Amino acid sequence: MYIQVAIDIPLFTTFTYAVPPAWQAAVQPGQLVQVPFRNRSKTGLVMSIQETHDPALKPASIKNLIDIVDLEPLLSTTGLEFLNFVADYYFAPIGEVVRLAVPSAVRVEGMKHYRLRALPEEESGPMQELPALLGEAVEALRGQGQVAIRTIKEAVRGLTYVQLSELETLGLVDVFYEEEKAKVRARTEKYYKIARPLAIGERLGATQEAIFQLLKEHKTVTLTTLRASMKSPHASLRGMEERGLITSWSEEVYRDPFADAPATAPKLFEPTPAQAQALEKIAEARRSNRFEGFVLHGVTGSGKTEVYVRAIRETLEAGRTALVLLPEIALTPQFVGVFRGHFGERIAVLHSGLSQAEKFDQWRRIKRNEVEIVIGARSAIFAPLDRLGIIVVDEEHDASFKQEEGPRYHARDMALVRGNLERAQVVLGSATPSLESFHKSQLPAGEPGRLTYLPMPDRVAARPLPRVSIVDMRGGYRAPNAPKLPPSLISEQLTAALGKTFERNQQAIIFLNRRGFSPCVLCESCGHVFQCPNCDVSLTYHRRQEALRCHHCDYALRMPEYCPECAHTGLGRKGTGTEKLEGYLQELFGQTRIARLDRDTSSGKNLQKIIAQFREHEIDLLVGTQMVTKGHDFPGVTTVGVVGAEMSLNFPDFRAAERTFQLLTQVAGRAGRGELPGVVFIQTLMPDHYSLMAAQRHDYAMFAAHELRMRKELHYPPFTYMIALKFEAVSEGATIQAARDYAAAAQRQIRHNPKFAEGITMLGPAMAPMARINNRARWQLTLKSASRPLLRQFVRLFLSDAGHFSAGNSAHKNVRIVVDVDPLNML
DNA sequence: AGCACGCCGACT
DNA sequence: GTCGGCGTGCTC
Repeated sequence: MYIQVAIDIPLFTTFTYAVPPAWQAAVQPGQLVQVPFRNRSKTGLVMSIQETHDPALKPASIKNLIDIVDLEPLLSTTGLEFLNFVADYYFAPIGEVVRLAVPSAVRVEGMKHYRLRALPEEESGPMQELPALLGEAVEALRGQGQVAIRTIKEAVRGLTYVQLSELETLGLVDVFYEEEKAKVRARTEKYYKIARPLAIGERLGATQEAIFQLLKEHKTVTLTTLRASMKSPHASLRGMEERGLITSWSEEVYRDPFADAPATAPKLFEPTPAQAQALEKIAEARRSNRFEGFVLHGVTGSGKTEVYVRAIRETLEAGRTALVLLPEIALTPQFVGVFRGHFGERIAVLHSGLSQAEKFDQWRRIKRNEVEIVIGARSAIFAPLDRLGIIVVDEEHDASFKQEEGPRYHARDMALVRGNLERAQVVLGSATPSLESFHKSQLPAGEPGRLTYLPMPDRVAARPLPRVSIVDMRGGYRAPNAPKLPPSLISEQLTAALGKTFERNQQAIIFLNRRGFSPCVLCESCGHVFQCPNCDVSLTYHRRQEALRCHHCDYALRMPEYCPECAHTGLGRKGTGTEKLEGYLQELFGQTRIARLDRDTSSGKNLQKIIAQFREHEIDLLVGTQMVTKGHDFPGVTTVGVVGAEMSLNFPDFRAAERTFQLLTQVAGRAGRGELPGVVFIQTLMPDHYSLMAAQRHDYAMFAAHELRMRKELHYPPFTYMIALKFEAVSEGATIQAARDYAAAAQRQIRHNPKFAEGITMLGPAMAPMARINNRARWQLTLKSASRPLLRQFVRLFLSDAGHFSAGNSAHKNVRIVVDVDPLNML
């Protein structure tokens, strides 16, 4: 019996292992197993079981399975099918995909050890005939216990591992794999309880008295609690335990990642007609136990969360589980708090903010079926939930669902795949659906890939959408009383509106999608621009740090006093970032409590702190980047300002208009969510752009129609499918050479096959818009087709043809090649 | 990836 | 003569 095992190395193949008879009854697909690999053991996932092995494989090279890590399979057949699909779809090594599904803390590795076997006298014969070096190795083992083979090799100079393995073949040694200490362990907690009542006249010390009272009150108390409520309870506890008055035991406890996500009292409203209709459509699919994908298109404040909660409740009542995916940034305690309020403790959360240990615990709770709902970011799509009945992807348009390293999967797209495999309902929710999802929701009934469109065009409680004004900044504006400050930061209209807002003791948000003080510093004498030495961008001046920083790598420089080119001391700081804007607004509104929210101010727990303060109205005005636009519900906000709304339009990316529209709609949606109506000012140098005008009118349909028409004309997604090949190397020459060679190979293949000539378009090779990041030159080759199967067939053929493509290494040395299926970030 | 092995130059 | 640079190839 043989098993195919996926191992955490960047190779596209699985590895074959023999199953010793003792394991044959127990081994199952989906189990985590320990297998020998080179001179160590590794944890792998059993992908399949066969009676025979690939005849191309030499029987002697097949090793035995060492151990089954957990008899309970981690994944069902469906789960394995899902991983295989992801690996295949994204041209990713199966081991790398498996890694996404198995937290590192669960994987154990160990180095190989030998111990000399005790041999009867008469069998010591072969030892005499050993090659000299092996003889030395045996001598090194004599009289020892287990010895790491590395130690033996170090002791016997010139001996190779391959020679050393001869000892195994000869049966002279026993083999062990010393398990390395797991980095993360389950935490146990000591519990105490009363074993017998106090005997008459039995005396207790002071501390003992306190302990006894606590135990009486709470029945069981943990050591941690006791330690927190008194100085050193140890001696007292031991004394009481020895007298048989109390007993203790240890239990595994989970580290609590919910400390800052208190449950909020559940509020369930009567569903609006639109909500009820959406829920009914979802319920229909659930009742007939079939997969269906939905686009829940609800304007900001239309009560999408309400729909999620109700749909999930109905799913749980039907005995199935739920998965909720959120953009990383939106994993705020509030959202989790709402769910805790509704569903209690049977929730697990998974996101990058958790410590390794917390992640490990959450994962184990899921695997042990102790939770019914998993809330998480992108990678939670791989959560080992059984009986999955519904997947919710909130803010489905958000780019953070796409992983930009390793297997470049899109969690929203894979949610549809997993939902399909599990016969689950998949709800993609957004106020601004991605054009891909929207397009799928408008396909004719019966078309493959069609999603069901669930519109919710109105805010709950008949709250109006905010009134949005576009402010043309092209003439330049100067705010009243703005001392020695550049013009055109905040318009008169917005200044006036903010003034009124603060007078009425209401709150405001100003959004500027650029952090730091000024994005560009240049010499006013010779024009020298300070650039990052590693990346193709200018350095941003950060005033508080008095430094120039690169926003792509970690490069930072103390703010220079003079120009390195001409020694002139006049260095100009051009442009405006949130840091400068914050200062400007503080001068404008002296009494106002202003906070800034961007990557510079939100490290650690600060993000949650600032958000909490703003919610509690300890802050009047929040200035920030994209972070302020995401999902937060601030009922006190009535005014929202956008500064530089055209900035994101200037990106050389066909999705620039879509991103801008989404961003503006999201940020505008922060206004007027409470009882008071909201107003929004969009300041821009491009007031006539359709994405701004559509955002102003809250007119998604107009934007989508316009944008889809353009995408169709220009043959862009969602009307075509794209796969990008990205080339990266320190040397620009090597990068170009690799890109050209691959392009030539692709071109040959296109010419060779009329089917490809007909259906495949190649763009490039071209220098990436950001030509250098982290001191690596970047070129790319984009392949396009209206047929996804044809495109995939082409790329598969071409990659095997181009040869030597193994996980990130192109045929060109030192040039990294990345295959990006459905690329989101074209920069 | 991670590591062994091998083929080259520069040194105690 | 050996040490060690990295270029190449393999891992069940």
